[in-house]
Amino acid sequence: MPEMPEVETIRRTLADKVAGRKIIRVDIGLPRLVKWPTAAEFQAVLTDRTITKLVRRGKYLLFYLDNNYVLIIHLRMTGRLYYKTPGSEFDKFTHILFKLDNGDILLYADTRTLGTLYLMPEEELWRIAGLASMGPEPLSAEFTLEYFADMLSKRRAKIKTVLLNQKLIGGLGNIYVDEALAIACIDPERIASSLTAQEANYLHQAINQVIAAGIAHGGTTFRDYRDGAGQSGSHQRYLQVYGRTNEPCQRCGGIIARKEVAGRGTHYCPNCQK
DNA sequence: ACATGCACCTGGATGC
DNA sequence: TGCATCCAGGTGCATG
Repeated sequence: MPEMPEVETIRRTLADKVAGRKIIRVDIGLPRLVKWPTAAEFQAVLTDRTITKLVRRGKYLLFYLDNNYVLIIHLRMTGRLYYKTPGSEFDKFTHILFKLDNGDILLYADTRTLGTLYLMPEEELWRIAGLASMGPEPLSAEFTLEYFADMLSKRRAKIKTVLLNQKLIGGLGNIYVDEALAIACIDPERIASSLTAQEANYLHQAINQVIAAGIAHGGTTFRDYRDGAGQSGSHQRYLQVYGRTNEPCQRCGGIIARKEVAGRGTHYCPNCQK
């Protein structure tokens, strides 16, 4: 479900509410969501811990605790985190409750139950391979044009596959990859190393542009995604190609097409994207 | 080392 | 209404 702009929006809507709050009780309805350690240990170590800060890395959320432990959550496709006051209605797919010392609740809900939760000391975060090996994020100081162009020149996979690889760039997902390729007018099936310097430059700018816009609009809501307060995002109104199959391209008036690339539904304008 | 395909899950939309 | 099929903001693992 959520890509970097959605996870960042969730972080922003939760950070001030959970920082400084003590977790007084953890209820786990679906233990298999807890990947490390056991659900019982997870519950025991978290109880009576205070959240000091909430950090995002790629699509991961990291809740730092006052005992040097970190609660790590990856929402995968349909995970949701909500801050709830007592008496408000709970999500039908709620699986884990974190009860806080002010009576409020941080709630984890997940329709497809593919999300993952971990708890470990900060110095053991390397155990989470996807987190430890993540590449630079769009909009970060490390995501330079030099890094991007050099990395592309070494890859013989399709450009879409490369952009989705979290080891190479952290935080992009299916929506923002399709959008960035549309803005840069690049065919998603182009071999990464075949991009010219100018195309790499356009694409680098397009990636930063769509991610910044996604964050500014509070994320993209197609079905499941909501922020920490339960609100939908609005970036779906600004999409050029994603979810617009058979609609006219805003650039050329041609028809937006859909096909499978890198095992994912891919939306593009066959006329504009070469 | 690197690329691809499938498994992991459930539910909503669509078509017959 | 019922049933089958397809599709879904992601990633990890087996395989070649």
